[in-house]
Amino acid sequence: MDDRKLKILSAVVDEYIVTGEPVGSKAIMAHVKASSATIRNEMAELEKQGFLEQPHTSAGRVPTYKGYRLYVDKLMEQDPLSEEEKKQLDSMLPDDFITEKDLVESASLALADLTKCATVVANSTPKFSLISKVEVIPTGKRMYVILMITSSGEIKNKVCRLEFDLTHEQLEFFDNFVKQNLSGIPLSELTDANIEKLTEAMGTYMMTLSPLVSELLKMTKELDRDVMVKGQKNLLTCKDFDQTEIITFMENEKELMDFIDSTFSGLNVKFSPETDGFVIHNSSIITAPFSKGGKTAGTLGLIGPMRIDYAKFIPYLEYFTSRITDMITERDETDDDK
Amino acid sequence: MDDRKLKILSAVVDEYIVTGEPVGSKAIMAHVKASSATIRNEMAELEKQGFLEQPHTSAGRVPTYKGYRLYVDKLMEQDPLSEEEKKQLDSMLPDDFITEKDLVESASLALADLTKCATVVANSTPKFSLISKVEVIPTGKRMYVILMITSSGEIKNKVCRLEFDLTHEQLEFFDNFVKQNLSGIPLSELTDANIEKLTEAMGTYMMTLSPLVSELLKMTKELDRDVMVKGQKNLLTCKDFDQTEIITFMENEKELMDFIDSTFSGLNVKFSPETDGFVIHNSSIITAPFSKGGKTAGTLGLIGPMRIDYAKFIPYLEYFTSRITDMITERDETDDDK
DNA sequence: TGTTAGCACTCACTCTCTCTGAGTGCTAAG
DNA sequence: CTTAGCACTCAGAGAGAGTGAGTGCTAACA
Repeated sequence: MDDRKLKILSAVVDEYIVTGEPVGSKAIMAHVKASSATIRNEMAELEKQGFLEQPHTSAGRVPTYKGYRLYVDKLMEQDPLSEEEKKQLDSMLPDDFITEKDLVESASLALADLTKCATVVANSTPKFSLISKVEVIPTGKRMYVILMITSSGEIKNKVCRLEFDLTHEQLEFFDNFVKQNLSGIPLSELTDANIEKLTEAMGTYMMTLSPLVSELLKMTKELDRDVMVKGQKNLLTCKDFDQTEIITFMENEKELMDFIDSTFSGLNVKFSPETDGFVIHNSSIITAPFSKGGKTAGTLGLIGPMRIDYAKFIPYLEYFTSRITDMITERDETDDDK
Repeated sequence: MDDRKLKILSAVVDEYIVTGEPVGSKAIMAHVKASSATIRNEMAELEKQGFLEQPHTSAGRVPTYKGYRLYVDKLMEQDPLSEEEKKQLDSMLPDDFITEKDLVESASLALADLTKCATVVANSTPKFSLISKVEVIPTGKRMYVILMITSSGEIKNKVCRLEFDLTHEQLEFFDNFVKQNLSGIPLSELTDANIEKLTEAMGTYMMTLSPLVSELLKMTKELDRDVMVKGQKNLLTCKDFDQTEIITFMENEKELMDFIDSTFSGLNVKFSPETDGFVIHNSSIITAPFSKGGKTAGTLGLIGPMRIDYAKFIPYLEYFTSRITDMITERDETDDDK
């Protein structure tokens, strides 16, 4: 694969990203020192090798996903962020944040806004988060709110309705029960089987209190994954996509979640033909993880057309994930200090 | 306004609702016993009076919003629900529900599904709901969760971060303070001014505890209104609408909320030219309130094209609101019994 | 006087055809 | 190996003709 060919491929991608129109040999002349005829010959070979394609015989060339693959992996030069850009990105994140979710949501929104793409943010499977607190608060006749807080700072409440009112004593028992058996337990251990054992251990209280435990189990399941897609509307106005595909895409977050689970731990760029076909045709999805105290805490992703400004947007994405990582880790440490 | 004219208008609307194409005089002959020429004459007059219009000279007629208005107010005969239909609708609502929001959300989803329109559901301004419980739960270094429950059953939690850790005594003071000064208070009384007075009354505790109170104030403000739109995707596939309008519509819930506030207490049908122009062109919005113990508790609405099957969908909407009313009122009573 | 049949007219839509130009591949000369 | 030149291709825009669903108007009819 000779050097000029790579340059030409790179130029085709760069040009196509900007114009969205098939790129002809003349347009390439601005990038590569050679005549249009030479470039045409090279492009014909690139096409044979599967990196380019022609929508029709008398049109210019468009990169195939294989072409993008090569471009992203080997050819592209990322635009390093200038100080002003960094400042701008920083200004889009909150100075202070309360829950990690808030921070990550702001980043997701900011990224969607900057790139005019959809963004996705997902927490890692909270296998490692622990239950740090469970409270049961009576709120009315036979109505109770269960509040669960995890070590990763997530809070979940659920209203539940029991068959009987609980006595003060029963509540206190449950409180102790939670403290002894659930606090500090990883969510992953709250399986149906384990829960059954636990309820059995409640002895005479089992009858009345087991509904609370099973609600708690439900809550941990709901907490299991959290995927949030922002800026879908940006996709709708993107002419590279088929409207109906976007709609079906928006409807199933499940597949998206599975996809995110399949990404590696670092920066990841996938094009729609490389996925199991769930994503929108002609789309690409870029993901990068953020972490907390050295452990992966979640993934931030960008979903847009294949024709996307990788050189610019990948640094944006990575800057955001690194800022998130810093901010949550930093806060964690100052908390531990005091 | 003679009887035959009304019949013709009605036929035009009925036909247009089904076909979506401008309706010609021949098509009307199936509904009204008269020759096409006669019908043409009548339609020409209806056009003069502003009930019909022609997209272009050689096309059939389309109802204007004035035509729809007359149709909906005077001409339309609602299709009464059959027992099977009622059963079908019932099956789309949960048998049992935990929060009112869950119930209302199911109804909203079901209605969106049935009508292939968007639906909206909003609670009434919770001026009358009272604070029934406030709990402050420590969750980590300087981190507290405030949990607020209102008389209407809404639960809200908020994480807040203080400058100092609170002592047990401070927490207890706050607990008592809430019980004495806030429990049973209507949310509407939690104004900035009142809050200031209250914090002053805390005396020496003011410094440390006032952040909690101000967070609480924020929470009540956030709780203020709750609007939920479902089935937006149905609008996107509706060819009567302009895509970009739908997107801007989806982006501002605020205007929708204001609109809902302006509806009367009963069934309400509005066409886009009759609103302040916020809604999508060619759309209509139908709202009906549901209540709890005799008081309006919220509004369920249907947003779709003006060309919508009013005769069928209005009964659906009203059936749902009446079921919601029954279900929440019923549960309220059984709660009070025990 | 209201209704209807008949007729000329209108005009969005569709289809076909042509024209244009950006792009190609190939060939032959440098 | 590179390049200039040339013939060729084909999507897309635009013009023109044909079609048909619809109209308004007029004159005859009950």
